[in-house]
Amino acid sequence: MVRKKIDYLASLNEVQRAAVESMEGAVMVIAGPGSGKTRVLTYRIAYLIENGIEPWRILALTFTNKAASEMKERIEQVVGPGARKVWMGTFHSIFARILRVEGHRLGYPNDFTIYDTDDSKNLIKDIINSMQLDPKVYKPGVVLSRISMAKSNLITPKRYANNDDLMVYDRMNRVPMIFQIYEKYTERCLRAGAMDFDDLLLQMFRLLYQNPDNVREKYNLAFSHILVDEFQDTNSLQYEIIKLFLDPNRENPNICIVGDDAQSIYSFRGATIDNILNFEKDFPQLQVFKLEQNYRSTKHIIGAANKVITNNDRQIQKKIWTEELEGHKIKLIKTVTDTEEGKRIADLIVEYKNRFHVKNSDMAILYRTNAQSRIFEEHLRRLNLPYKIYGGLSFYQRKEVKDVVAYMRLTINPLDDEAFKRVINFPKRGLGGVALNSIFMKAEQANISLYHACFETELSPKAKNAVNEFIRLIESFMQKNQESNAYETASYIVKKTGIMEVFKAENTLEAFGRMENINSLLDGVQEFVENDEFTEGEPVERNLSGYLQNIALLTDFDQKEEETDFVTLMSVHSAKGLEFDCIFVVGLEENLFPSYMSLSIPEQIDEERRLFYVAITRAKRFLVLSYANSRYQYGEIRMNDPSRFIEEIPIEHLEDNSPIKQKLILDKPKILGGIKPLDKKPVNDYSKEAQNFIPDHPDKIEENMRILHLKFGPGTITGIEGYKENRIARIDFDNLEGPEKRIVLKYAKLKILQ
DNA sequence: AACAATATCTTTTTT
DNA sequence: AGATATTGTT
Repeated sequence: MVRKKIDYLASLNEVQRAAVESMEGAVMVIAGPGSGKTRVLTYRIAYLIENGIEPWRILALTFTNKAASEMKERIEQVVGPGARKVWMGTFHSIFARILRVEGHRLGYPNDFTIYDTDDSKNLIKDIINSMQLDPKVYKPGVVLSRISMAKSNLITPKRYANNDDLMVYDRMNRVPMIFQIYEKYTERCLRAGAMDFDDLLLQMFRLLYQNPDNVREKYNLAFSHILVDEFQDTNSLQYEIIKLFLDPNRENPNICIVGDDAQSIYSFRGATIDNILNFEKDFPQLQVFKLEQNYRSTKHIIGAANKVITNNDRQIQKKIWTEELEGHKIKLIKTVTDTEEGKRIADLIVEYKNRFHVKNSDMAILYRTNAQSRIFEEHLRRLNLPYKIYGGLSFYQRKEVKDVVAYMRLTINPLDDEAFKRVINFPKRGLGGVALNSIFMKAEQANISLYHACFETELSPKAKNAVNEFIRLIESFMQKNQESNAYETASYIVKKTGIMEVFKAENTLEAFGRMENINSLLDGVQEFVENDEFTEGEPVERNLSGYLQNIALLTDFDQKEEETDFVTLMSVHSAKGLEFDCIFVVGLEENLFPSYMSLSIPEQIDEERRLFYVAITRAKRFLVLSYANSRYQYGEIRMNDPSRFIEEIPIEHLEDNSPIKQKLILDKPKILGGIKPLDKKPVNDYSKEAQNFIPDHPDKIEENMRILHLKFGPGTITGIEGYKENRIARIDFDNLEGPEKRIVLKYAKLKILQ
């Protein structure tokens, strides 16, 4: 076959090209933001394929589905449909796929369920209750994260109990029974035929490590080239798995990792920078390529980013540079309240649209916590700006969607206790605490699933009836599933459960929305059935089981969009790997960004700084940073200082009228004054100007104005409370120590400067 | 058992 | 503040 040689290699710079062409052996690509990392990765895979490597012998692991599908698409553009046969996907989805085939060797059914975080927490809650422990002491979330930590470090329940450090730690925290909860949790997951997110990694490891039926060899031979994206975000378990995938018979295996230590932002879930550092030791013949030229951002943005990141000690030396223009300086916005921040940003978005013709879709608001999205949402809606929020509650996490999915899960895997609990009494069929408790007890004591316990539990006739009906319902779903595709079964389920009728009866706007969600869930199932795009060469079937497998690891990113030109709102974490013309990084305050959780631990501050680095390097042309003096947190108003990260940006990269810049300039005389006390002016020195001092009308005073006070001198209005004649201004006077003053405007006599 | 009222907790980030 | 969990009432 003669394939036209697409000249993609010519579009690469020297280092990029070298990285692409180094086909064999261990390769590490250190790639700064915007340095064409994805290009290198995709072209490398394309290059491998063009040079005779079978696509299905390439394993490429990414962190998000989005990254995977994007890369697949781009490879396909170069090498054609063969690209679809590359094993490309997230760690979790690829491992889930393999475990569907091999999991039986570890005692899991092929149709195992994937427990999401809610399922896990609910199960833990159950166990805590059944052990008669106080759920206020044993918080499910905390327990889960301990278990997760243990799993990521290959610590089994038994080893947990024998590990002094862990046990002492738990005892000190007054939760000495975690090891036992962990043990029960593991048993219950296995009994339910379920894996949680960590299990997808852990069981994959066990499979390769314990190597039943020499299954490891099968995969060692299958994959000749392995590539890992965002390697800085892998945890040690993921690294161990990667190593087990490598053929031990190869002296210098074909493994290529791509990453940037400066963008490592997932240490909270066990990711460790050590993986990058250890990589050099584990693969002595390693070739290293550093991509340092940035093709994304202007000089001001890169300058700021470079300077900020120097505040972190531990990093691989590199210097990011760009040939782009100087560009616009970074805009810094200071507001008094979080509400005002929302308004200012929304206004700015309109301004950027008008002045610079930036499209909505080229703008993104990035925040530290998802909870911050609401205010921006409100103000964007007020200005009729289309927007889309990523993260937070995803579609598949909504109650009604989870309920329908629970019915599907139970149909596929009746052992799935968490699904059972969700729907046993929804819609209501008159089963309450008493009846359910006896079922739970029975299951516990006979060590069987809840579903099977239904057959063996003594119940009141009324309850028995309801339970039998429920069982018959599920059985009819199983029957239907035998003879129908996923969509037919799903609509059958929705119809027979009568969920829609429940919402219809509610007759509220909210219930209407829920019905809509269930309909779009069904649409999604239908799309899955009709769309075999992803199936080529893959063992994913278009039945209900395949569908569940497909959605278990999906996030909001993977939803289809109808509207195309919308402003993006998301957490900084989810923005990794993306770029926008115009980026707004909001909520830059101490205690928020950096998060208060990280303040006391230097390593975590460094991680917050890397997060900030990621945030600002998303911007191509415009970067806006904002902070508010006060905001609602935990239902009360909190005052926070501006984030330390703002001050780490060299002043020459900030717009001239930036609040920090003004403050620094005005601060100078104060510092000098400290050296030369004589220079200190008496506070009322401004009275000299009294003759030509004409105060402005109080109603004209607004927030952020620079004003002159007859007695106190120049200052900045940091806030206004009250209305009309009762308006009180908070004023930060330049020459006054201590907190800002509150002055009733009616009496104040202020002159607006400029 | 179902619903209403009250108490509690949350907020770091994600597969 | 808002969602969720728990308790109280019918």
